[in-house]
Amino acid sequence: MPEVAKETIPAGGRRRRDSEARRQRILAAARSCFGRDGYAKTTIAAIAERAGVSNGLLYQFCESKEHLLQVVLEEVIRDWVRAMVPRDRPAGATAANALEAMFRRSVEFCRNNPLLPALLSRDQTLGLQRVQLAGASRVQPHRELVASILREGIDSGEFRADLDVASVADVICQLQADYSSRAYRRESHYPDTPELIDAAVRFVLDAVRAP
Amino acid sequence: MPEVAKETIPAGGRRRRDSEARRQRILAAARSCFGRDGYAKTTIAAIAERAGVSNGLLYQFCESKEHLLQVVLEEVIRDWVRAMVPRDRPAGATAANALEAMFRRSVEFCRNNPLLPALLSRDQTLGLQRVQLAGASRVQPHRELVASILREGIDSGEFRADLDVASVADVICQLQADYSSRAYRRESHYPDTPELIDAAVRFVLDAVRAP
Amino acid sequence: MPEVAKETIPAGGRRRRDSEARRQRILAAARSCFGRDGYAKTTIAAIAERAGVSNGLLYQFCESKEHLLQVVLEEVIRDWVRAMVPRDRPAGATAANALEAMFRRSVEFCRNNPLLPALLSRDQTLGLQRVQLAGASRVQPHRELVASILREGIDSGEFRADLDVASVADVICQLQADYSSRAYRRESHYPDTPELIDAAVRFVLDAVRAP
Amino acid sequence: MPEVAKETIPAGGRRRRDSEARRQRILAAARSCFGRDGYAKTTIAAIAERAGVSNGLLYQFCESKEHLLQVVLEEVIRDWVRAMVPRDRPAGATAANALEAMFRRSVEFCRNNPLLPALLSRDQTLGLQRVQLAGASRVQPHRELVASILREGIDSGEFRADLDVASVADVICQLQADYSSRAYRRESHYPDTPELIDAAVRFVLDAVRAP
DNA sequence: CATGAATGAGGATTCATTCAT
DNA sequence: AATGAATGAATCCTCATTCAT
Repeated sequence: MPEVAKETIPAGGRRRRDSEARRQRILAAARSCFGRDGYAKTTIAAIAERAGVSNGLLYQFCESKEHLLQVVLEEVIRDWVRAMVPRDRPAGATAANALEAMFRRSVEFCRNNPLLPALLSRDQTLGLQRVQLAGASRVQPHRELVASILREGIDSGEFRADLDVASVADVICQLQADYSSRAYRRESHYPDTPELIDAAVRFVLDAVRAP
Repeated sequence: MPEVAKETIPAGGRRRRDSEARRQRILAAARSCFGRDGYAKTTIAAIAERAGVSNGLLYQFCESKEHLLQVVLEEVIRDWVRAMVPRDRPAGATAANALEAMFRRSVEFCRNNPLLPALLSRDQTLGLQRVQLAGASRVQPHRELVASILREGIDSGEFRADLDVASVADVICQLQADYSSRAYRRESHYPDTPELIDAAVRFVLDAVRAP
Repeated sequence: MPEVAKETIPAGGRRRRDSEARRQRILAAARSCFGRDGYAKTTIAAIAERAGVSNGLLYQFCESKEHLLQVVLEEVIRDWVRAMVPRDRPAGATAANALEAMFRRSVEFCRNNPLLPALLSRDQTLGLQRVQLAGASRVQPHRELVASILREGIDSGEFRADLDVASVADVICQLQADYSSRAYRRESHYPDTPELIDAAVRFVLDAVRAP
Repeated sequence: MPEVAKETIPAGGRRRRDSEARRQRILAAARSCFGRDGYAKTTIAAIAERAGVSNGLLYQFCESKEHLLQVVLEEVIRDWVRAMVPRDRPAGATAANALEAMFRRSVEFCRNNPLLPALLSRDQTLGLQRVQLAGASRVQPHRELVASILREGIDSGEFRADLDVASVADVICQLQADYSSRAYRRESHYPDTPELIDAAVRFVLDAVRAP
């Protein structure tokens, strides 16, 4: 009884739930606005309106507009890395399969998370110190994910034995980020076609495949 | 009296020269400021001061801050593409040599032209329509430069015959842009070491080399 | 169960005690914050935090921030006037002794009650109507205290017979307030040295002493 | 001819005049608003409107609201000290006459310069560091003015020989400031009547006169 | 009574752009 | 052509106050 009571009436249970929901709405609104309009052109008021809350409430979750971006970015990056992790590695999958799958998952994720590309290209114009730190902690895990697949492929003889694993992982991560970004940018001279993604994947595999 | 004469007699010749010199100083100042501080944090006043002219004069050469960025970017991109063109192709150079030389020249150029990386990553946060157009016209030439080298290598048997030239050129251009950008960004988790540049070059060559 | 009992049975006795204690904590916190940071720079939240209660609770005791200041000031002034009253007038004390003792007690009180000086100087910048009223009721008693000592001195022949008692009391009260305030302000050009206090006391006595 | 020309047409002569006039209007508006409403309740917009200029223009003359107050205060204090200086000391005037004249001039000045009282009482609530510095440099001159009159009176035998000149000057300056302030404050319990001013003057003279 | 999340009306400050000189 | 003073819209952030729980 006390348990049920606790969950229904008591001590701000409803309030806290509302509060958390609002927080999520704010973060989602920020994610959406920053992603669509960029940092500079996004106003606090726009985020608040989209979230259906008052301007002031944003400052309950972050101490400044810049800090809000940081919070949102950390969330996005966390999701991105999660999305790339192979949850259901098929039995007979090769290292090449794994690499390709990861590449495609990343592209897919960015297609739905416009904000990430801005981070991936570490926009000079942001000039936000805090943001760079936000990304730092997640880039390395991504690289290590790739590196482990590379080592696996080298061990199995699939990939060239003379690969400088660390450096090659860096190159591959970079390309993943690049083509993942394109999914969002809609620019004619940086196209995002299935063919191009296929070509990039093939390029990577050609580069690492044992001769 | 001689002062007055100087201003009255030379009938525009001197004035025009002054004017052009000022224009150059303005563009150089803008390039420097945008490159150092990013678009949003650069003020018209800062550019004017660095150029040693008044605020108002900037509007003689461009109709807005955004337009000024566009002008500057076009200039930078033009210089960049020029810098990559092999002016003195050695006699016995292979296509691989040409590809590598171009890659390294690009990196070198960006090391001295901070503004370009911001463009290469086509900063989402800029959100400036005109800027994207500015880049468009130059990215293609770059890609074609790479494509022609690829074709050359395919013809000579150096590179794999089954390359999708257009797509592969795209991938290579992208990597060039990436590692060129790093030369400017000074972030620990996106390092810019000679080893990494070497690895990227090798990666590219491995991917295109005929088996 | 005892917990519940405590809250249910004592029929308000406990609750009232708690309530009064909280009220005191709030007033003390307000006194401290207003005194330290001034009215404008003190936030309701700061007072609430210092008092260990919620923001909203402050509005149980006052209808606005301004009103809270008023309440606090009335308290301080009441304490001040009390502090100046000669509780234990020594037997053979002269009127001059009484005047001096009062002056020094006032200085001493202000040394420990930072808020009062702000009121004494009736801060223009406060511009709070209600606050001025708060002071009014207490300034007069102070003046009458001084006036009664003056009359006593005149009667005993200690002080000049031609004193305009009301006006002179005003001057003396003013000086008391001034030098009392200095005890709190720590500004080099309005020093608060024992010598200066002594000089002020002597000045007053010289002015009123019968020739 | 060139002189006349310079003053009529050339090189921003008109502009500079306009500019200076505006600056004066801004300072006057600030003086008036700060004096009437206090620092906290005065808005930049109110000052700008009263001066008949745009908000932004205020920032051409000062870097912040606080700085504007500082500028204004320095001006007021300078004027105040000037106003107290006996410009036309009559031939047969005694030191007592000089002291009284100064006292009355100060009161008169403050009657027309509402801002000064706020400074004289060094409002705690302002909490503006810069402002205190502004006052410091002027208080001392005031005190020395009084001190020199005291010395003169002592030398001539008008004033008591045992005066601690520095301390007594401090007390007198304080009283001058007090009653000068009242001229502006319109509070019933701190009245500003001619009788009170007279009484204060008499009080001071009684305190310093040789027995 | 008590809470503290939510509100929203300001207010200071910035800066691209204009225009009289 | 050149100046730079002036503009004023736009934006971030604060905080007294309210009210559902």
